[in-house]
Amino acid sequence: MNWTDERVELLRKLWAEGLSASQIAAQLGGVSRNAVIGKVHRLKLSSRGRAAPAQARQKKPKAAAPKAAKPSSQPVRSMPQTVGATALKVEFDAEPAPRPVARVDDSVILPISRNLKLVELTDRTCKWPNGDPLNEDFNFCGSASKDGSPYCAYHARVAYQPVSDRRRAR
DNA sequence: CCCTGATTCGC
DNA sequence: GCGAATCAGG
Repeated sequence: MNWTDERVELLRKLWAEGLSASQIAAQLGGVSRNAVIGKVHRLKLSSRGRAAPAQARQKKPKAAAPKAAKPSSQPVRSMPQTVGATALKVEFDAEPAPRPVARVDDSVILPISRNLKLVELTDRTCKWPNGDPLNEDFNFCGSASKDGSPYCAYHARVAYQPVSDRRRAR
C-alpha cells in the first residue's frame, strides 16, 4: 500500500488521537505496525503529548556503525491515553443485612471497552459485540481475554452464565 | 507471553 | 522513502 495523502492524513489523525501503532496499522490495512511507526518518525510525528514510556533506545551494534544517542525529554504533563470514558461507581451497600442466600460472585467487574473494530481484534481480545452490527458505531469490547477465551473475564461470565446463578434483573 | 514505541539499515 | 528486524521497556 502506498502512503497516499489520504492515508497519511488518517495516520496523523489516529496517531494524534492516541491510538497505538498496531491499531492504526489495523485500521489503515495493508501495513504493519512497524510501517506505521516508521512513517510516524519520518513525518516527524511522535511525542503525541506523552504516551511513550520512559524509553531511551540506545541501539545495539547489529552489524556496524553505532551512533548517537537520544537525550532530551522535557518534563511534560500527563497524557490521556484513554480510549474509554466509562466511569464505574462503586456502590457501597450500607445495609446491615445482605442477602443471606445470594451467591453469584461479583468479583469480576465490567472492563472498559476498547471499542475495537472487527479488523482490530486479535486472538486475545474480547469479541463481545457492542451495538448494532448494521450501525456504523458497531464495535467489540476488545479487552484482554485469557487463555484463548473469545471473551474477557467479564463477558465470558455473561456469556456462560451458569443456570443456577441466574438472577432477576431489578 | 503479550504489548508498546525507537532505531538501524538494506532495499 | 520504506519497513523488517531488532531492541528496550511495561
